[in-house]
Amino acid sequence: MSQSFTEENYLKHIYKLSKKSDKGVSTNALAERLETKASSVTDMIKKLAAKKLVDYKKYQGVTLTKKGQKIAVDIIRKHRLWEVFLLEHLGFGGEEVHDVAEELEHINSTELVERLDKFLGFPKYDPHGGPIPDSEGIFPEPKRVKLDELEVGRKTKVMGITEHSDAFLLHLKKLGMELGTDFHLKERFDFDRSVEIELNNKTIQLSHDVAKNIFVAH
Amino acid sequence: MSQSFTEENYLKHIYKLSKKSDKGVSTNALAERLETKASSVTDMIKKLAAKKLVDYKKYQGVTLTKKGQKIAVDIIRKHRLWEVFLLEHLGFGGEEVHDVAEELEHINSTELVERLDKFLGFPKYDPHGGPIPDSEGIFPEPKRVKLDELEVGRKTKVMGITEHSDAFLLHLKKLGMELGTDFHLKERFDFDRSVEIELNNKTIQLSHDVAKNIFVAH
DNA sequence: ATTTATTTTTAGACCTATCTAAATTTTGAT
DNA sequence: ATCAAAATTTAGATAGGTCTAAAAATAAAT
Repeated sequence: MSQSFTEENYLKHIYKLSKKSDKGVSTNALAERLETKASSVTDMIKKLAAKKLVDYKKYQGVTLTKKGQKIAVDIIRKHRLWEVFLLEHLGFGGEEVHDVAEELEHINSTELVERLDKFLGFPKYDPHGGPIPDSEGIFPEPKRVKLDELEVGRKTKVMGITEHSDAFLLHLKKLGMELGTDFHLKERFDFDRSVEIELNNKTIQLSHDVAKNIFVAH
Repeated sequence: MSQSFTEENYLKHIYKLSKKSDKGVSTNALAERLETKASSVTDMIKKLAAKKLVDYKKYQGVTLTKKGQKIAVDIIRKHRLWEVFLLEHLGFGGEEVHDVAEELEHINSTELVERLDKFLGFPKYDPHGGPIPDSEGIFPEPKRVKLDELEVGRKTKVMGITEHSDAFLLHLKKLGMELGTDFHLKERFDFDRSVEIELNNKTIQLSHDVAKNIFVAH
């Protein structure tokens, strides 16, 4: 089955928005992203649901199915590969690139993408640091960032620590933040740079002293 | 004003078909080329006429306006530049290229096209020998071919001769085939390789001895 | 020159993606 | 627990591009 340009755009943006939160993506959020009306979004979501590309229950928001996710990731792959090409080979400057890549990402030819990937030397990250998934949809090992630098709203994962004292390790264990634990950065408070995160459905606060010693996936 | 993918395709094929003959392009010919139905073609032609991209009188076929021609030529430019890229840089083989270039040619970004052109070294011909117009829509000096090798059906022009005897020059003058004369290769007869051409609304025959001594635009 | 065949156009219908306006459900506040 | 506000969905309409079937015009054949 083949998708239209429009359907692909919906899938891509559902994917990106779903990274920002645990719940399904809301109709309004999607409408804003796509610069369209909520009613149009509802219509399209029903079509995507009929094609088994998203799961959808009325008033509950959407999430991607495996199939939908594969398509979304593939578009991100294409987008980022083209960005590498535009910036590194055609000499485009930072901003101008996005709109063009936005069009190129919808060209459908696996042959083209594989050859482009090879031509570019199988890059793992685009020039903005975004990871480029391979043709199977597998992302490269993510870049690591300290938790006190991560953007608010990201879903992430504990990748490592820079402080190895028993006290710190014990503290993390108590919080349930083992290596590999998934969580969600909800908020950062400017006055003391402490952060609020959600893991295992619990909301907890971490001081800056803790946050700055934790590596997370970017 | 901006054109849809579909409109651009119509313009491109009208342009190509109009090279083959002097008359306007027929509805049926266009329908066959575009793999659609004659009724659809009529509908679309009306829309293009309303946008002043084609001239159209019922039952008389279409021709491009200046505006329509510019768009068509621009698409051909993009198509051929992408073909150079695909064949020379991505290592595509002859046939596979066409469908992909067919999609890429509709990406609209003058910035992209100009940068691609530069990246490729401002090629004048694509790998199949097709001339690549510049950003103004001007084609390079065409490659020259002997008239006895030109494909039947082409509109062309006298570019030069390889025989300079008085007798030959006089003969050409009598036929009205001065340097620069436009004409149309209607047919080639296999048994003696003579050709039939049309110039100034007259149909005339040329022997192979004459045809093989005339250079024409390819 | 009249009839037949071919080409082209019209009329009416359909599908996709969108919109506005109205109805419904959920959320939040008191 | 109730009511107002916000979010979401439905219903009905529109525009682009296509189709089939039927009508009209042109071209070909006798």
